[in-house]
Amino acid sequence: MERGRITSAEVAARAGVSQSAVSRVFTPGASVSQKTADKVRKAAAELGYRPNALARAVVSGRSRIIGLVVAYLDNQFYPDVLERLSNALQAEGYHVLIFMAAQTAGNIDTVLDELLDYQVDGIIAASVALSSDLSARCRAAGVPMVLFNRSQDDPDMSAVTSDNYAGGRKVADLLLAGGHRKIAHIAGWDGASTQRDREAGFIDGLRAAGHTLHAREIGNFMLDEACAATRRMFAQDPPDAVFVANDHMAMAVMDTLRFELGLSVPGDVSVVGYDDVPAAGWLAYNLTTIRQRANAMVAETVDILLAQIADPATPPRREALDAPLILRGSARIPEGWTQ
Amino acid sequence: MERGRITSAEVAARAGVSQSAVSRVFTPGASVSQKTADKVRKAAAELGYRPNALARAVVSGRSRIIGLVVAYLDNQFYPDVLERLSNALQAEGYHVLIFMAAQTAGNIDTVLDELLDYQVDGIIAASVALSSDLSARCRAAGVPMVLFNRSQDDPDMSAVTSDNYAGGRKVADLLLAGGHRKIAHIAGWDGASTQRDREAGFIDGLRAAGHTLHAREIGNFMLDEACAATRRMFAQDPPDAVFVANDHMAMAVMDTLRFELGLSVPGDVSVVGYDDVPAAGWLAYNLTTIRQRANAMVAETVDILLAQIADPATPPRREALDAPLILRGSARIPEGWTQ
DNA sequence: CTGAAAGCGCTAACAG
DNA sequence: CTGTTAGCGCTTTCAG
Repeated sequence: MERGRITSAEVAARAGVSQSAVSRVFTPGASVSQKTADKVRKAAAELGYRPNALARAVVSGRSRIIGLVVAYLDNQFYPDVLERLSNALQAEGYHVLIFMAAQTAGNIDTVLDELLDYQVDGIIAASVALSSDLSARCRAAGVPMVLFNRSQDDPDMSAVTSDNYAGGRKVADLLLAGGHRKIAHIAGWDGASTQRDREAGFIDGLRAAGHTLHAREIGNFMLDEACAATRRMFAQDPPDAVFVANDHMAMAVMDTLRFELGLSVPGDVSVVGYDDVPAAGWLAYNLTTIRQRANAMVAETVDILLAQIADPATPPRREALDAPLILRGSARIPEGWTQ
Repeated sequence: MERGRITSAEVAARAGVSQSAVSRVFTPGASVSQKTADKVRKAAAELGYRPNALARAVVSGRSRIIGLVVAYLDNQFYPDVLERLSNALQAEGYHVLIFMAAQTAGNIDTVLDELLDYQVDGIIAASVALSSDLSARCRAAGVPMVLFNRSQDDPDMSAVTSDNYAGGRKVADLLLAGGHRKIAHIAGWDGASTQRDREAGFIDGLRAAGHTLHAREIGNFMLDEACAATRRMFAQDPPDAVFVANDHMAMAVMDTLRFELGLSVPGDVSVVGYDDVPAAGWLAYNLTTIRQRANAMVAETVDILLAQIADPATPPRREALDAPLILRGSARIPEGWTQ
């Protein structure tokens, strides 16, 4: 039927109005008479016209594209977030241009350039560490950015996380109350703020009760490294409880404990994770964990970003959302605890 | 330092050449003298210039954006695919604009419109059913599209799947060889071509050996429905083996069987899935399954799409990639089987 | 409210 | 190879 693409000029011709009238009809806050609008909409519908988003972006300076940078998608927390983020942004008329950035430093530089090439209206960096140089570039380019699930010392950078410190502390309290005395930690990547904060809260919680960490190994948020860390940790003087820095690794740790080392969870050892990814609730794991409220975090992120897009003068915000303890079956439950 | 955005004209001025010379330097196959190129690159570097991808897209007609439509991200197969797809496309200089399209029919219409608004160079529809009307619209708009993990009768539509029929048949062969005689199926969504093909191969495999399906329930590819289906199925005359239409549901089925119904897998009942998602290999499930070779499927998809972008006359292709059986521990292994 | 006109930043003929 | 000249499709003053 119709060829490739209809332009606003063609619609204007058919409707018997000027091209700019057509533009106005499709521009949210413009003033057009009802009569003109009707004529234009009719012609547009007949022709199958839709405004060209790219041309509009070039001239208006706003693309309604949000760049999302994410490192990995194998940790279920991120697909979950991506889905919610994309939905929330779609609802606001924005769309998500996705960039995978492996942890390797050089790459993220490239990625940022490409993002800026597309004139994105804003950037969400999920769980990637940005050099302060990069954030400066974004600021210079006038593109607002918010860090998701990672924060930075730079007070000019907006960031949304859960209250990782408090979360870590809750885990310590639970384990201590459960009577554990050989409490260990399998860390993620030490470069991540989430790791540092969770661990700091955890250690402080132990210390407040006069205890110290029984053992510590690094899993780098990777499955195979978490398994290896578990083996090393249990080779001698095994702990009776372990706080794993995220659920993703915690599930691998449980598998190693149960099927390789022949230990019972929580009989021989309690395991606690962090995130509350969907799989944490699956009965095979039934993992006790700290919930990062993905929905709330996403809502907050979108809120900050859109506010900053609407008014670049909006001050940056750093939010650390409350993170509840989710009691399940992978850690001994202290007497009398209901929550 | 520099203000918002540098234009090619500013670079041209500083380099002492014409604006089009600058454009040519940044256009892959254009002819410029080494000398001009050097001057331009130098000026560009000093100014921090980068071509505006959107303006380029408007005038050249190619955005280097690929639209990806995906329904859900909670089935681990899709994040995995998305990550690989995004990486493969990035390597070719394309970027992915993502659209979540809940199964609801009306929505996908909107999504397609918005996709087209952004002048995407191509569309990948992962596991979403398109009405033939929609595919016609894409064709009319001259935007190539390939279906991922779903196929359609329309022979003009490119599609990449695994060989679902053969895969289903392999499952039947395995179960039969394992001595099972009460073999059941938990289906996904009957509207999905993958479901129909897998089940057809499975049923034909049973029939070829003179057997029939012991029971059938529908799980619609959703976790809670799969659990409910399992309960119904095992309420009376329970099967001794069940082929679940994908791994995502299969894991929920195993949990229900083991922790709710108190059955042993594979002692009391064998379970086989489809996809070989990462979690299928986790020891808690150790799920026997049919592997969809995500990497190969992605490579094929990208290949088809780019060929069609490069030359719109390229005929559509429909590929059903070989899908190997992955023997693990959730199904009884017949005597003497190595693969 | 509406049309005419001037761009947005860039690519693509076109002569030279 | 290079500069000049047209646009791409659209938004946005600017008169009226």
